[in-house]
Amino acid sequence: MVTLDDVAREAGVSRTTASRAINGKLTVHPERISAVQRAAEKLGFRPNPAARSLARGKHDSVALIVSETNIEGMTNSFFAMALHGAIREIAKSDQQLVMLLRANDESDEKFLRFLEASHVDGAMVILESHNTELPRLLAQSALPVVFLGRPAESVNSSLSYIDSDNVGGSRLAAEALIAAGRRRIGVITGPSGMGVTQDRLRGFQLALDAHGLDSSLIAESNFQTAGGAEAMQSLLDQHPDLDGVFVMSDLMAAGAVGTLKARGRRVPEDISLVSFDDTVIATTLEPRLTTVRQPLEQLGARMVTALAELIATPNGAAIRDTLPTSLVRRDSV
Amino acid sequence: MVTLDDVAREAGVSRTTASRAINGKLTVHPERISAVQRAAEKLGFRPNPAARSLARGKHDSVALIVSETNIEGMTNSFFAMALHGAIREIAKSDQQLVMLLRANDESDEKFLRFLEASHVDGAMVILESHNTELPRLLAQSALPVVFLGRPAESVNSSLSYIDSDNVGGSRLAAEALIAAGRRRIGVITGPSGMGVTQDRLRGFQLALDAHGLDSSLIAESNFQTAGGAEAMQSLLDQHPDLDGVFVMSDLMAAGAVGTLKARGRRVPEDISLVSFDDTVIATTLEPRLTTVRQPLEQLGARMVTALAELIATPNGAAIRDTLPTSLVRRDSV
DNA sequence: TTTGTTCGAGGAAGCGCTTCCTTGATGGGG
DNA sequence: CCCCATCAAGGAAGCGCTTCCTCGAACAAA
Repeated sequence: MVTLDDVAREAGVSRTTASRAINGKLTVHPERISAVQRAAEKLGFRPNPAARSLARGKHDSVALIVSETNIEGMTNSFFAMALHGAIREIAKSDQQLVMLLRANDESDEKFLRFLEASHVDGAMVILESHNTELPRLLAQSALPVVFLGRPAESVNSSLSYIDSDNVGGSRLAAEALIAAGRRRIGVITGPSGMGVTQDRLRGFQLALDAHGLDSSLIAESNFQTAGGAEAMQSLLDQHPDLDGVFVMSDLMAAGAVGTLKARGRRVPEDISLVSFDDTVIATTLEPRLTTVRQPLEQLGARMVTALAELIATPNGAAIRDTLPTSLVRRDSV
Repeated sequence: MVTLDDVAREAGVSRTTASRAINGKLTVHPERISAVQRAAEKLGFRPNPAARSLARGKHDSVALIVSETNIEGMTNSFFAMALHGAIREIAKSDQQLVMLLRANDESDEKFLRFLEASHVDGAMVILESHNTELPRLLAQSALPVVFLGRPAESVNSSLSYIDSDNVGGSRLAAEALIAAGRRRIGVITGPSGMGVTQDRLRGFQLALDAHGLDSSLIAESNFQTAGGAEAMQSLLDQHPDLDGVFVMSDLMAAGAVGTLKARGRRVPEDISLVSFDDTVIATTLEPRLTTVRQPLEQLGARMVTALAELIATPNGAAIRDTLPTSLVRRDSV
């Protein structure tokens, strides 16, 4: 840990001056200011917020108070549900939950510095985007980190993660389709670079292969509604004889159902559909969706306890938990 | 601010012993332990986490890292959207966002103590439940606080809040119904104790009264889907000639539309409907809902800046901002 | 009785930073 | 030419807590 004294020494000034320079006080000679800034930059100095807050009598932190009812109401999103589980679990401990936002346009390195500056004991990461180096960078840092959802890079690194059983869930989905007598079954996936897409595709193919069915009717999409609509179109164009489809998110399923209706294909009479997530959409859509449910709150809670374990045992092994998924049967099969 | 030294003096022991007693170290005589605990209780001692973390070299805080994409995906919930705005705004400052959960079964007093122990400079509050004394208690405390959404108790206290223009939005909704030629217009409300219900009802009645229409066709509900379905039933039972309805949330509208369909009333041919919130439900439902949109992200962001102002000017006036709402026209009118 | 242990308690240092107070240097006015 | 105001910089105290180290007392063993 590099302290203000280190910076002062490096810059050849007193700690007082270094402090002033860093905090932009005006009673410092410009030359010294830049000397201190160079030194700070060179040494990678991050002010210790605890010391600062102790000295200043201020804390630079604001609480966001949330009622439980509030979060419970968000029964619709991956993030919200996991957040609920995590917050509940955190509330049991004497820790604080600090929220950090990684902006879309922020570089991984910059964010990593920001994270280090925030002086937390560990971090939990919920990332949806796959085009980021963050998992790899975090794995290299000394900070205990747990991911929610297996990062694609996890295979040969020592990352810890908590995930739901995407392989098993997709398998259930595919088997439900097969059990309904479907034989030409397609799949609408998320971005192929994401671990979740890979896992769900694997479960799907495992089931189809086991029954000797063609498992190559694949359309890649983006987990969003519009993307689902498009993917459904291309799937239909290429395989007009399609009689079943596994869609990797409710959101995409909403789009897919729209396309199906527009093409005059009835669900589930002409074609069966199973999706993933069990969000509100699954019950408001017509027909109501048969979909795979993830134990999101448990995932969030487990993420917290896993991180606590990681923090408690600095050189312990990585934690990799997979929690079971289940099929919720409704009207789309 | 009461420190460990105060406690030690009160208990008649050294600071060392007081510290040990409070942290449950074993080398302290049981009698002293209880003496210290009594003193701490009596004085209302809360360990300063900054000092503690400085001394211990640990921070007792974990980050929850969230990608922006992630939050953006939650375009469906009041809380999520406001959170997005708040986090973005916080990211611009050098503050940390600490999340605190008020559990449903937790007493207000207990939560307040918890909040004080967390040593933040201020708090933002998003509460959905109305049966709580928290707003009043917070108003009494010295901590700067901003509410998202006007608390019902706000009328004669000095609370600060940021809210969307519920009165104006409801007025827009009612006027859209009237403009569509509807004359027997009912309303499905949230719990009558909530400020948001009161405001929306007022806007609704303002518009109807201005046109000389009966504004007393009211069914109270709970903002949830099932409640909306029930309320729609009782409204229909009491006023069979209903030709328009304003529903105070998309979620309730989903239930109301279900009831309407079950009763053979077509939307919008037989009866027009306008709801509130503009969540995903509004676009996945059939028909797509005409609904009032709130500037949720701006609300969240403004909440952050307002709190910053409050913190900066300790004895300043309360901040009460109302941000404009707008009507999103779709197919249900 | 003397010596060695054990146990409970306190003194004091120190965590990393800010800031009051002091000091030395510089320059302008009388 | 001297004095005083001004400015830049450092010394040192202190924020509130933990914990190492020391010390005295009580007690058991020799």
